[in-house]
Amino acid sequence: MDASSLVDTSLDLNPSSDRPLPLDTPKKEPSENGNLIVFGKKLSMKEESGALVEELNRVNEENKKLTEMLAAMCESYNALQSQLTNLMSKIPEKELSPSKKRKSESSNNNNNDNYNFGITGNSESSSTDEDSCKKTKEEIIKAKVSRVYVRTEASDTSLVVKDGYQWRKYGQKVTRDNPSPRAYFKCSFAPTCPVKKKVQRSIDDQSVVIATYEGEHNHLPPSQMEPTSGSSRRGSASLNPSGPTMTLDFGKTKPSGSDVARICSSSQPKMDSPQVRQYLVEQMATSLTKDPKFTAALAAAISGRMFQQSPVE
DNA sequence: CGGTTTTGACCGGCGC
DNA sequence: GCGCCGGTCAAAACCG
Repeated sequence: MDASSLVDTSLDLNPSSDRPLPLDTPKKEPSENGNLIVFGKKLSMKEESGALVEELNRVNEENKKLTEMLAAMCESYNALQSQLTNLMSKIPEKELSPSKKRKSESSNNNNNDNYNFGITGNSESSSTDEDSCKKTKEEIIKAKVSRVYVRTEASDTSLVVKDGYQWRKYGQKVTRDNPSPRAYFKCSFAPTCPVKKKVQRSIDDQSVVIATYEGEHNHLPPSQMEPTSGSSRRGSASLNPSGPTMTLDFGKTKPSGSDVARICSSSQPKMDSPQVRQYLVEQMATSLTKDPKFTAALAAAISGRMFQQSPVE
């Protein structure tokens, strides 16, 4: 609920705290640094190549572990997804009537502590079955709503939430309950794609953008984040295998002081508390993800992996 | 020149 | 019925 969720949801790269993570081997770090430093000095070729081989082995090992992690992630993702579809099929389509627009919206943001990643899908199911029978079922199914909170630069006035899909803006409105304008987007990747998206700044935190997705894409994602040019706009990136969008927020490289305060004050202000450690890891991860080369390589690795492992189904 | 964004007009639902 | 409000349309402007 607190710092841990902030870290977990923002990026899966970091070693999660509850699993004994093979990757987390701090003892090896000094030796690595040592290698690098020694590397600068004059060394005999033998020593140098030995160090390199050792390094290579270590990296290989790490790679293997990362692969395992990824496999585990994929597995749990698949499990989760099947669970979700299971659940969805169980619930008769009385999820939420599309015409229930007035009120709600921003009034019940239920002050999430971490804005990084909040999906509020298929909110309350309150209407009676008779009501839902009136409406055409397809319409109701179409109205799958998921809400995504994305942190962006406060100065960034463009309501652009990069989620891998291609959107065409078709309108903008200033709504009553929020002075910042709301932008309306349609998925323009496929002409028949019914998905729409509304994007609006949060009323109580201008650095947070709320993106509301309606419907499901009836096409595949454009591509797995092509590695060309590394010019994916800063702000956010996402993995979107299918279905409702997940948005990861890499936007803030340096968490504002309040973030640190939140983390530190959550329970133990000690320097080596797990929260701080996680925070550090997060920082490292975010700085890594800032590097376009790294993200491109990671994307390539992940997509390759996913295609390798996908035959489950 | 084709696709996207902007922006005022328009439409339909809802409350009074 | 009327006015308010959110959502959408579409013409013009903009951009690569």
